[in-house]
Amino acid sequence: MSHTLGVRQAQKQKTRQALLDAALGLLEDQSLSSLGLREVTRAVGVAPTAFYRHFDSTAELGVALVEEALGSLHETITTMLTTTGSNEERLGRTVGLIARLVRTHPSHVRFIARERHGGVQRVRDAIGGQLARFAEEVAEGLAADPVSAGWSRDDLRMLAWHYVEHMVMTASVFLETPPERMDAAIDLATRQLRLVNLGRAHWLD
Amino acid sequence: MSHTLGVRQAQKQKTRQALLDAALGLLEDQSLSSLGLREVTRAVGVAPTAFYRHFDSTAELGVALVEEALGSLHETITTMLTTTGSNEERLGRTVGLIARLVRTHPSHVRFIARERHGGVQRVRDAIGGQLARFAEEVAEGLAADPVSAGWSRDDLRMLAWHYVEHMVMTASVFLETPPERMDAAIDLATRQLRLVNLGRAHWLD
DNA sequence: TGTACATCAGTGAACGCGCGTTCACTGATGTAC
DNA sequence: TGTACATCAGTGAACGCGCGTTCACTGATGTAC
Repeated sequence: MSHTLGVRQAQKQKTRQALLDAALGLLEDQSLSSLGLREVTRAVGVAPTAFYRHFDSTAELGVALVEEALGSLHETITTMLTTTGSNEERLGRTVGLIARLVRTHPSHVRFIARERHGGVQRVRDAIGGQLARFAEEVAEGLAADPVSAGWSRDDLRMLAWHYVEHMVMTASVFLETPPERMDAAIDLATRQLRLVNLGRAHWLD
Repeated sequence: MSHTLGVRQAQKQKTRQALLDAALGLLEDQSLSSLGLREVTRAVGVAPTAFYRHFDSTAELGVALVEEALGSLHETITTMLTTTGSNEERLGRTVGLIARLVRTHPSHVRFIARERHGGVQRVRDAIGGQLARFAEEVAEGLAADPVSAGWSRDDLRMLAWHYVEHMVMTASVFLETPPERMDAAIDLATRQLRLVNLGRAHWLD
């Protein structure tokens, strides 16, 4: 197996991932701009100086976390786009997928919601850029839908962006919703999406 | 004028306000959870220990900032609710009012967007609670509108909440929009609002 | 109005602590022959 | 396969620094008579 990583490389990757995981955990209760390098290494159990073998600063670690966190969001969006069925069915599944994302990757969702407008510019920019790319993908998906016949590219982008924004917003609401109120929250999000879909259906009237 | 503040009280208020103002300024580039007490007092030009005469901690100062920042948001919402005219007119004025809020109180808008999902729980809760109250007010305003005849209280709350969320989201987008692209951003926000209003018009179909 | 005492917003020195960063190092892994 | 040398992920001591918090204080403002 000539293409497997050497022992050394593999160990380095493992430590790097441990640093990312520990940071993500610590970020449940604080913002990236107050996250300390020593906190992270302490949580992993390595010397503070080991941090520099992987990242220049906690800001750079944050940028790496963006890729990880938005990866799981991207997967969710891709799944949504390939969902078929009636409007009402797709709507329910979409909200269900958001709920699942929040259940399986709560810390990713929290990270995105928190750092999207957070105090570290490079991370804000990285998140904003990725979300804009997602919106472009959604716009392409919408363009392929017969419902969008007659829509201008600009209006499709407007709609796509609204969907992406609403998705992030809904995910962050779900995150703060206690389990017993989750049904009500899902119902609310579903109705909000239905409202937008109604507007979409009558856009060209 | 027996009801004016004594010189001592007046001076204390002035220092307190200076601390709040300085903190708001510093929060342009960082999050509340990394804001230091010494930073704030240094910016004002008082001794670090003077801070304790006004706040127990930067978190408590943050809560005070919530009241200030959401005060200007509340004013904007109140103005929106009293706006009259055709649907399309009100829509344009609403977006215009958001743009004005961002122009006149950018740091308030930034503070709300940043700390709404930020790392300090008490501040998150304070912002969330206030926004929920605003949504209730908007729901009452909507209920008074003839367009809402036949709507359930729950659906009105759903719509009101959507408006409030969209308003905060739009404000934070405007904040990051450079002046030369502001017209396009306003146009986009207007179309998004028009989309929702269309859905609203057909909700009971 | 004048005096004697109380209040209290802001001061400044001092503290212990954890921070980010530097540096020379160690020893396991990788490579050349 | 074995040997000799190179690489480099992680170490641990050391540093200077700014932090939050304590404490006794000062002196202008407030109050009682």
